[in-house]
Amino acid sequence: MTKGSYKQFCPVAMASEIICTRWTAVLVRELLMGSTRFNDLRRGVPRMSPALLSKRLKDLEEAGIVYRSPVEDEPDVEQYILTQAGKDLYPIVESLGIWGARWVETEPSLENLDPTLLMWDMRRNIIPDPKPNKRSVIQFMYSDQPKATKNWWLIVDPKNDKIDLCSVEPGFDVDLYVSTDLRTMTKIWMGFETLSNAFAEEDILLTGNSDLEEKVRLWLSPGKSLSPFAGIEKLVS
Amino acid sequence: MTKGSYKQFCPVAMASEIICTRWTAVLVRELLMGSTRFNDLRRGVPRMSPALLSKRLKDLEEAGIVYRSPVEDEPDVEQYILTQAGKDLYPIVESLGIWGARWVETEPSLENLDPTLLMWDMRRNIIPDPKPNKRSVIQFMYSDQPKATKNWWLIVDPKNDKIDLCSVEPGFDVDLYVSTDLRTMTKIWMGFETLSNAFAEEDILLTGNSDLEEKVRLWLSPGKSLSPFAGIEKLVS
DNA sequence: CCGGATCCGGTTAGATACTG
DNA sequence: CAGTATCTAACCGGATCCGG
Repeated sequence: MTKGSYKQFCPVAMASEIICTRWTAVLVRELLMGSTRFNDLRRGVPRMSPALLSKRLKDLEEAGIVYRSPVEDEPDVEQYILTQAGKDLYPIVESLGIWGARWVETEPSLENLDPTLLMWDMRRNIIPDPKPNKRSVIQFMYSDQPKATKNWWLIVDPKNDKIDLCSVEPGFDVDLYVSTDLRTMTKIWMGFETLSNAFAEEDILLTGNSDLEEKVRLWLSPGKSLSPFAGIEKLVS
Repeated sequence: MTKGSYKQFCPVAMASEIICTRWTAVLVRELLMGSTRFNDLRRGVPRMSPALLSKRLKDLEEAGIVYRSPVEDEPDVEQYILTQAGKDLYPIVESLGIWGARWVETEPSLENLDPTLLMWDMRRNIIPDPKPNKRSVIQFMYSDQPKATKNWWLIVDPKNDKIDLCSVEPGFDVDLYVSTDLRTMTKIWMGFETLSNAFAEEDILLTGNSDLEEKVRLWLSPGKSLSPFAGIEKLVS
């Protein structure tokens, strides 16, 4: 552990040695967001190699940030659960996110969009309030994406707080279709553009049940259930 | 910039790409603490190679976190000044420090003490309140250190807010001598031990002007001007 | 002294493939 | 599903050197 260390007796240095290694902060973000299993985490950090993910999880375990726990009913499968020390990393990840939202130029980064990351982020963070009056299926169609990642289905059940996400047809009738491109949807989700504005510019189209449409427009309006980092004032271009 | 990037459109990932590289957070800490010149920064991160320091400063400049500015009266010497984006990194460094103080085991790290870092941290953070009634010199003597780093002098002037630090005899009479070892002084400074307790255990000895001694004991008492991270409750051994 | 640049060897990370 | 294995490229630490 002393190997490669900063050898500084300072709390900032001690924390940095653990958190400020490549990919670690982003991995901790995934854990804080609720992912627990290896392949769930892998989906959240798709450009991280499984070998490095495995190593980082071991490092985090050694640092007392996660522990392994067997999954019920599934032998040979383990989960990575945050300890209290791990949960206490929240302010670090939060302040990183606030600073990034405020000070990093977004244009270059808008080249690196990923429909999977976007949809999972939406699944985790959308609060369907007002609730639909019945279980509803919303299909997202990204006109600029290849077939494999073009279509996504969110299933919102008023009896269930959790939203479900499918990347293949769920088999239920679709109540609302959202047609747009990935860039537009990402910008709406990040709060760079309002849904109303994108709608007015015809960058997004909603068709289907008009009662549900009205509710979805409310869910995705500023100050409601957009990305946790939407609404932070940008101070660079 | 896209090279080696996480390629994730997420504020946490965007900030991590800049901040969470080796040494960067610790370097930013130094800048936030007020160091501006290359060799001042080098002193604050003594184990960082000058080549890497130079590279990191360039990276920070490119990221809009610092800018270079010529030093008045000293041609060919430049300073690194934090921009507003750089000053806004404070919450990140602060949350790293709080987490580190709370969750990183200190025992292994107490092997990596450094009198230079300690004295400069004290110089920057001690608030001499109550003030001495005249310019006073306090000599620290670390019994366990080699000659080169055994003796340090703090010069406190009631007419001047800034404390001066010397590693060679300043030429003025010494008003107060502090005899201890580096580990004891570090623990007091970090809030792991109180000065009173160390005094009772005879791990530290103060000799000289008793009025000044009384004031110094107040400066170094919990809740006063110890390290910014003193007073955070440890939740691991 | 100040502010780096250069070279070299060791470590780390990415790409890809593979396995129980 | 949950990781290893392997190979290569990039990065980092340490020492040395250089121009003002």
